This record gives sequence, C-alpha cells and structure tokens, in this order.
Amino acid sequence: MLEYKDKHYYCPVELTMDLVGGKWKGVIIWYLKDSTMRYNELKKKITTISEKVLIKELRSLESDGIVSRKVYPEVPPKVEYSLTPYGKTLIPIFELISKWGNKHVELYGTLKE
Amino acid sequence: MLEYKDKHYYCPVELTMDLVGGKWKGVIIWYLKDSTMRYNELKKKITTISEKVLIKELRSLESDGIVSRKVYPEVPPKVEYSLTPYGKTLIPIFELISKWGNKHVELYGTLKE
DNA sequence: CGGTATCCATTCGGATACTG
DNA sequence: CAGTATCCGAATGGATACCG
Repeated sequence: MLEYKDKHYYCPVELTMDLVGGKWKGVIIWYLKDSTMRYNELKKKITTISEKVLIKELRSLESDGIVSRKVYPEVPPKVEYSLTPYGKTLIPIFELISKWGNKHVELYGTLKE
Repeated sequence: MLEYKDKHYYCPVELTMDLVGGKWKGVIIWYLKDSTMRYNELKKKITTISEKVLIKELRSLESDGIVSRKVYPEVPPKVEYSLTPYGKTLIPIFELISKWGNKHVELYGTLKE
C-alpha cells in the first residue's frame, strides 16, 4: 500500500494516474513541454477547457511539484507557467502517449482540416 | 484536429488520455498485462473500485479494442478478460508510468505495510 | 459467477459576471 | 491579464438489492 498526501494507493500506476491523469493534465504538461506559457496562452491553446478547470488543474500540478508558477509584479499582471525539473521527468511518458495517440488515429480515426 | 468515434481532439495526448486515462483504466491494463483475469479476480484485486465502474471501464476498453472479453458457456458463468495484441502496445507506456509512480513514492510518499 | 437496476450524494463542468 | 464567485445542470461514483 502506497501513501501520498494522505491518500492511499495500492499500485504506482494508480498514483501516477491520479497525479497526471484525467482529461486535461496531460495536455497541459504537453504544452509546457518545451516552453513557458502564460495563463491566457494556455487558455487560447486549449480552447475547450473552462477557466475554472484550467486554473484548478494548474494549481493541482503546482502542488505536486510538476508545474511552477511565476508571477511578475506588473500591471497588467503576468503569470508564467512552466514545467519544473521534476515535471520534466514526465516528458518521456507523454512522448509515448502522444505517439500512441497518433498511431491510433492513423489506424482507427480521421484527421480533420 | 483529430477525430475518433465522433469525438474531436486537438492533440494525440488528449485522445490517448481519453481512451486509457481516468482513474481506473491504467490499473486494469496493468493487472491484465501478463495474465488473463476473471471478473471477480479483478474485483478482488482492485478492492476500491465499485462493480458498476469496473464493468463500465471494461466495456469501454473492450469497445476500443484494448481488452477482449471471453465468455465460457458454463454454469456457473466464467468470463475472462485479457489484453488484445493492440492493447499490449500500451504496456511500455504503463511501464514508465509505474516506474515514475514508484519513484514518486520514494521521494515524497510513504510505504505502508 | 458475472453481471444489472436503482437510488442517491457528490463532484464536474460550462457559462457568465465581476475584480485587483 | 489573471484570475474569483456564483449558479446550475450533467455526469460520476458508491451502496445495495436483485437476476439468469
């Protein structure tokens, strides 16, 4: 039995999926893979996510040490999100996931404009 | 823009996470990695999943060609679940995920009995 | 044994309005 | 710009009982 942040998991796959699984976290990590992004940039890229959910996912990733949030004390405000060095250890995983998804579309899906 | 089963995705990571992400699918795939399992075996292994959710996830994985369901016409009934050859192409991904989870526990979590 | 059906509480998630 | 606050319907998830 594994324990992290007062939650119990019986296998490491379950734990990882709890931290970076779900509908959006992988996509966020994927966008931050090679560049820092501002809040609004992410929002524009991931058009189908709501603001509420985006900020919730970012906070969650931040609290697990995967994403870092840097605030510039300017007006208008500027906040940049990026992967921490620890978050970057996830990149190989999402590289495989991305490749698998591409292949899946080739085999069973379609590409639209 | 990607399309699969009438759903739209704007990146392959999103698609893959939709198919095998979520709280339970990874764990199910992980258990089926090296052996066929009966419904009740899975239920006993993944103690914290409800029957309803387990069957829903299995059906979903089946409909995406990842898991196959074999019914033996016996009394009492016997149903075996296993990974299809296509489902096995996911194993390298979950191997990385499992390793990452183990490391995460070493660094930030604890191991209980 | 391998599921369904049902009920119900909780959470998720989208839309919109507002603020420092 | 980068969020918060609020409303509210939809979807999820657990527990239990029941069935072929």
